[in-house]
Amino acid sequence: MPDPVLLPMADQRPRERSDAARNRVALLEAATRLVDHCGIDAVTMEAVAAEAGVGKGTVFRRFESRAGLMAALLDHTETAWQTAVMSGPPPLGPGADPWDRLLAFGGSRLETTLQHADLIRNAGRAGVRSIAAYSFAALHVRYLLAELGVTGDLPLLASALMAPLEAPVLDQQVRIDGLQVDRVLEGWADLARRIVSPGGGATRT
Amino acid sequence: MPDPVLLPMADQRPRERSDAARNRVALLEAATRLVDHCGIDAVTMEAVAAEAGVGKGTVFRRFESRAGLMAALLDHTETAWQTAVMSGPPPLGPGADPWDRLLAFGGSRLETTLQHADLIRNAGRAGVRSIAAYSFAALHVRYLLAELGVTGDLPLLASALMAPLEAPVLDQQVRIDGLQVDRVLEGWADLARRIVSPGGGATRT
DNA sequence: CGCTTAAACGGACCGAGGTCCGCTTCTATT
DNA sequence: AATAGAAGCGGACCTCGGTCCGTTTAAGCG
Repeated sequence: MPDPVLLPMADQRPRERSDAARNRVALLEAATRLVDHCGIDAVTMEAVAAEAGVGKGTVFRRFESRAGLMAALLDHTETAWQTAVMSGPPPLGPGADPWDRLLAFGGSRLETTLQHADLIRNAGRAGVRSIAAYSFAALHVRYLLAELGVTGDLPLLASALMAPLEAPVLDQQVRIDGLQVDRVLEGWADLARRIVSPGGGATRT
Repeated sequence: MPDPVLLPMADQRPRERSDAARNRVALLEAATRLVDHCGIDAVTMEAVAAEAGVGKGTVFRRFESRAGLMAALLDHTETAWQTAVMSGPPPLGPGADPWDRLLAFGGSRLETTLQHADLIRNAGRAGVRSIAAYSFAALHVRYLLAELGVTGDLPLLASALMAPLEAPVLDQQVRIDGLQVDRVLEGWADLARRIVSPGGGATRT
């Protein structure tokens, strides 16, 4: 049984059918349109389906759930942000001092999180960003912390540094407590300084 | 126009009717029963109503929404916890060194958050604890930080210290990344040490 | 004790998320 | 080009959160 064409092994999912792909972009565009014109609450699965001119089942097939659709909408932004971090201009992108990159990270994350707060909130996982997005950002922060010579449990420190920038926390501070965004950012920078600062002389138990 | 009986001013809401009060406790008990026996997903509003032997509308009248019901269920725990902080035994309660109280705070909050994760997640506000609960805890942490001589934007530092203990973050770490609880707690203590530690010599911009 | 009234009650009803299954359409293969 | 089979499609259908309104009932008052 000769089978000369061996498994390409990548792309194991048999590739999306052309009509499916067409519908996917149509649906994303429709959803974006609805978000922009009528607000996020108008983005019902049926409305999106109708706007895209397909059946409701198709929306669920493509995106699994409403949360999945929201996550897909966020994906564009998230990807762009990752690109900016990996290969964009400093200080967010490579080339700047790690400390400046860290500050830039905080600022840009704060901004985009607030900007897409409702999308994030509706994207499930209790308002936290998707796993993939989270992982990338966490990795980046770990890298910067390492670069800055921080010692300790880096994954957890990175997480601690990112936690105050998560949507629910920011929501509480900005929308409920009414804090100014600038002040929140200052506070975050202070936190970063305390984490990075070599003052960790282990005086406490 | 004499009006000798002056406004008692407290209790301005005309006090709950007896049948209403009876139904409230019946509903809470029914909901607790359902949570314990069948898991949180079985706690539909209709199921709770049926279990308590009342109509569905009554559940909504008492608790506003499903999230409200969950919050009410959490309230018991939360109140007990607040009491423990305010007048329970050290180190969580008063009497111990502020630093020890802070560590105890972290531990107990970590524990209860994980324990009631699903309730919290279903209690709305994107998985963050209710405003009242949050405010109390934030106040407590601020107090402890002040006691420890921490300077800076205390409200924000307190928030930064509490953020890693919020349910969504812990969910990510423990349930998805598979981190051990002990390690998370260690990490949190390290964070606290860095915040409290006087090393904040303002070396960074 | 009966009356009044405001509150509470119940369950029919609605809308939206999510599932299912018979039908249609694409794609690969010969 | 014809065909087989998988993938996609659509919309009826289900469940559940949330609303509404006609009916019932508790509580204060004469």
